[in-house]
Amino acid sequence: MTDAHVNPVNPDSGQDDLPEQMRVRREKRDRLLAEGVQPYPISVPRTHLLKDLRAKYDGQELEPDTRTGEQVSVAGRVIFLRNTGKLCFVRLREGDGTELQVMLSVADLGDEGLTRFKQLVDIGDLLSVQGEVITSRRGELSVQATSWQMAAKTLRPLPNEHKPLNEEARVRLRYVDLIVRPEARDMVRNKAAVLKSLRATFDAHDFIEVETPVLQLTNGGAAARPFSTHLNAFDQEMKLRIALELDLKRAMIGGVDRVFEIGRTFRNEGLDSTHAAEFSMIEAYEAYGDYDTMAELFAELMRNAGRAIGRTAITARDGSDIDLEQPFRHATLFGLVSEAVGETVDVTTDVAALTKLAEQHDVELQPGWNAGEIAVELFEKLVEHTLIQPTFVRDYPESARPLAKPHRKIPGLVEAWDLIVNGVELGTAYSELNDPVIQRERLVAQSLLAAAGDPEAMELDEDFLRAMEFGMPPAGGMGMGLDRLVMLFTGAGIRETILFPLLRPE
RNA sequence: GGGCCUCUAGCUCAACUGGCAGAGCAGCGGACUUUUAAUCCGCGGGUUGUGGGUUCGAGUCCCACGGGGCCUACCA
Repeated sequence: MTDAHVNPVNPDSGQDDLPEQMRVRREKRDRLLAEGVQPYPISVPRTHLLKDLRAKYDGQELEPDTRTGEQVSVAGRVIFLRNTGKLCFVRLREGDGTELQVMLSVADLGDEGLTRFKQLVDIGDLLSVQGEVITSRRGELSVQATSWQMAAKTLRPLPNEHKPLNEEARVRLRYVDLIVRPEARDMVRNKAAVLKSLRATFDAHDFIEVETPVLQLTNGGAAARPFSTHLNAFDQEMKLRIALELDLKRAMIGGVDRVFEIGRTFRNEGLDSTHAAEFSMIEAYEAYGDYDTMAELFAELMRNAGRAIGRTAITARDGSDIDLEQPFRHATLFGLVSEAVGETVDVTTDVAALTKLAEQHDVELQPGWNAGEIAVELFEKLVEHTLIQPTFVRDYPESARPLAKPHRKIPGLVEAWDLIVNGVELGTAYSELNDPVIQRERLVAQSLLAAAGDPEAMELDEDFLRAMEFGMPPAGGMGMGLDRLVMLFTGAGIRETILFPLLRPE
């Protein structure tokens, strides 16, 4: 092992081909090793977060040139360097964006020490610095360094701090985006705060969080194209789940009366600014609840999440204000469609009349649609985008929502709502169908579609039907897209709300 | 699926009807003990997404392919 092992100081890594800036940084790494100094030490001194020092001193409004006498060790990424002759300035940044200045003087480090710092440290390096907390002559809170260590040498140059990365680079190099762009850092932390708030709200109402399988034998709970995979142990074709619904209902049948899951679902479909291949879905089921209790819960989940990140007042895409603290509007699907077309439409309006209205309003229909499907299409094309303020759109025709329960008063309708905010569907809920005989009829119909080649149709899940036959309590159920909720709060596109969205290989 | 735009130095962008591929930041060398995208002097850095074609000559024009974006269509 003595002759053959690679010399760590000068490994043959094809350095001649590297861009100059990467070659230079590798050489600095090599020089540290040659000095017997670890460029990637196991640990470095760190007594305070930058945030700790800012919290302690920012409020004190120290005079310029103050010496606090406090000795600290701090660490962070070098995001700014000013190497003057005898006094160097460095700005360190830690993960949440907190920054603190470090000053390195020839008076403390000596000529050689300061020269060595200038020769070895680049923008982007992770650095540990020891020294006294002071303020500079300009009054800026700083650490006056007496010593420093490389915490981790960075081999690639950081992008220009003052020009935003182009959109593709932001997504492909998200880690760099997080270093240089405050909005990217905030998005990660806001999304986490929203998740924490959602869980707290569920918890406050005694909902129990469960985890259910991502790998499924059958495709159910929604109409969407699944991803397929293979389980070697059983030599079994498997699907990635497209919804959480069926397993959560199984849990409720077993007595997990208030149950929710926040989890990834996968849809093998088109990708655009509002659709991702994998996305986080939130579903909740409440035994002995219905679509009205779900509406209350949903509004509370949103309001609390908005409060958690200080975004209960949102500027809508049309410039108007959305105030989540106000009560959400409830309206019926047919009422809204009637308003839009200027004449009364209800569940008894026949296909001919609806088709005529569609023609009058330039809404294209597909042949064979029934009255319910046409009414929903009229709603989606004429009304949905106009609903800026949060609106529960209630009471769908039965054919449009086959897994919801018949309306308690109006024949032909089912108890289901979609919540529309800022012209976009944010979530949906039902009074859940729990008659196993009707459930079987509906699922058999779906499975016949699947057998006939409809790639989005659900397959027959015999285990689910068996579970239903053991009796599912009357229940309300809801679903919400986490990413769309975060998009609403932040105004960002789906690519910004997902930390590492799927991209084509480079 | 249809249409439009885009790809040039590590990053962000220039380069007229085809005529020596440039700037700012970053980097390297030098000056500077209070900078805040410092300033000053000097220097290096390019397979212009890939492949073909037209031309005396292509970053620029044409064709194909690839990446990205926007609009549109479709989508529980």
